Amino acid sequence: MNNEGQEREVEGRERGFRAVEARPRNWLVPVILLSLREWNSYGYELMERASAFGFEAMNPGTLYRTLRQMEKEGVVESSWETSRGGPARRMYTITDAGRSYLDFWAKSLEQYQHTMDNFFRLYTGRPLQEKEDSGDE
Amino acid sequence: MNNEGQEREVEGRERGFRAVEARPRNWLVPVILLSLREWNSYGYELMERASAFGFEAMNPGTLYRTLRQMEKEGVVESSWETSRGGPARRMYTITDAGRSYLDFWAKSLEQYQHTMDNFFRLYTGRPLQEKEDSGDE
DNA sequence: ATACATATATGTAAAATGCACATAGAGTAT
DNA sequence: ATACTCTATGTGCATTTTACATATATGTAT
Repeated sequence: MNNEGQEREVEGRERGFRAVEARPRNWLVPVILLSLREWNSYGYELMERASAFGFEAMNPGTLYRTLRQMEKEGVVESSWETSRGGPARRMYTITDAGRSYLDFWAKSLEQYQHTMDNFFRLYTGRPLQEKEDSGDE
Repeated sequence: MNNEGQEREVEGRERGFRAVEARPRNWLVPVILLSLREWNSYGYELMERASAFGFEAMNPGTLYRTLRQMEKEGVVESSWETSRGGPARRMYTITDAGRSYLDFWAKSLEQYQHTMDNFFRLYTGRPLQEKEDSGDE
């Protein structure tokens, strides 16, 4: 039944390693902004869309709190939608500042992708190819 | 002297946005493990190598604390090196568990890269290509 | 009434991280 | 000698982020 000594699994979880969160902090922010750039939406719906971006068991609290924070920062705006049956929805719209912020995020993520490429190049045994990096901002 | 109205910069920083950290939490861990897989090293030296991986102004405290934590978790081992002049160095070696953990990290990062690819596909206007997943919406 | 799905929100604790500061050996200049 | 600097390792504290549990309210079905 149990294959003793057969701990061939390199999975890590089985070895008592801490779980790894390979997403950046506030990853939810660009995901929400991208969603809202496509069409206006509200928390409950955005939760489902976020699942497609690596938030498997999305916690409602985290999402709603993030949305309110984003509104404080002026990257989204909201208004209550009560015109239909059921509990009211807080409908969110992306602002111009939000679009800029999304662009800003995209640039950072792109740069991080290059860094990860370097990581994998070393990891798989190929040498690092440090570009001349003229774009020093 | 000051070009009024000329705020063409879409950089974000200038608009009062919060800075974006596009790296995952504990990103330092796989970076250290990868470095140690190449050759044994110590904190002060690892600090310089980490700079190449997006830790511009590496904080010593963060690095040393991370190293001690990693030793507690058994992914690295250390011993004092006092055979030379200057202050003693704590030399670090990667363990077998450390190699496994690095592999584990690599898998997670690879998966996150796919997620980011999806993000950029949407961001640049091309459709999402979800594996086979009959999208319910 | 009770249960359930929808919808939004807060309280608290843990974890990660930046920043400031502390300690100490060794070499060099005065 | 002692002062200064570079190397080298660490701790304390505050802030931010996040997970988890819990609270509230509306409408529909039974």
